[in-house]
Amino acid sequence: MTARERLVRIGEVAREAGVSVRAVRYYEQQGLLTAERSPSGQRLYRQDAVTLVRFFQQMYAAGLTSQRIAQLLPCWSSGHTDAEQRAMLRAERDRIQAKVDDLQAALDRLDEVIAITDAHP
Amino acid sequence: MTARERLVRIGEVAREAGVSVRAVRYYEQQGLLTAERSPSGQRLYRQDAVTLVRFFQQMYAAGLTSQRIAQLLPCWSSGHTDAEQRAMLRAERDRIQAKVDDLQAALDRLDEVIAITDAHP
DNA sequence: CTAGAACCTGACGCTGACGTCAGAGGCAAG
DNA sequence: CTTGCCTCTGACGTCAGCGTCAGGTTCTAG
Repeated sequence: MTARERLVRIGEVAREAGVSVRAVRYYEQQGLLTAERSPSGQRLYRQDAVTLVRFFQQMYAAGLTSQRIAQLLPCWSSGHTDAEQRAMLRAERDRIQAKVDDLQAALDRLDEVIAITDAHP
Repeated sequence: MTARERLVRIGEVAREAGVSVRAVRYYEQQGLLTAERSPSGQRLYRQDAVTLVRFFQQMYAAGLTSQRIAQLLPCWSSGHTDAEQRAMLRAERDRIQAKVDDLQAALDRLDEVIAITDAHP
């Protein structure tokens, strides 16, 4: 027998995840998120949708595209990967690491300027 | 007497800075870069234009807009700032720092998945 | 002198994650 | 019943840093 989960509507998902309703619909359109439908056609999400949406936001912030996230979602949910997915995971990781280094360099640059300009009032 | 500097054309600036010619023109349009003009109208840059362009790229990579860079350029070149500029500098610094933290979190997340999927062949 | 590379000024196109508007239906409260 | 909020499906708008094409001039090598 299937466990009776509490289903929530799109507004609640959006609010709890801190994104817009439009964004949540967009994730569905990109194949990242699926929802049951009420008889009247309203989307009904399981609780973990909120967690998923937060995860998407984190990946977007890290520079991944919807397509990449969609391709890597199985790794996340099933814990299993093929060679191509492992390669993508590593590529994204390296890209993010490089970006962190770039940002750190820019940060150091700004801190330099801040230090200098703080010394000259 | 003004020192006779070696002036370079836009193609050389772009090549040495690793960006497109279009990008260099764009920077001028955004008020980031100025150039003398040859009698025939070609842009002539001083050597340090290359350094500047690289700096712009670094700031762009850090998420600053053209407008922000333009507003902060005086700080960089003259070493002098007003209160507003100092506030902007700090705001950008904090934003970048936050972004670094976000990226680091995403990185840890991916590394987790990589570790797990490497264990399950 | 001539071919080709490099340069010029517009001006439209692109990308990706949404914002926003229009028009219509759904749902609990008073 | 109706008021008001939530939701639906399209579909066009946005923004920023360029890419790209058109149509023309200019510089440079041979």
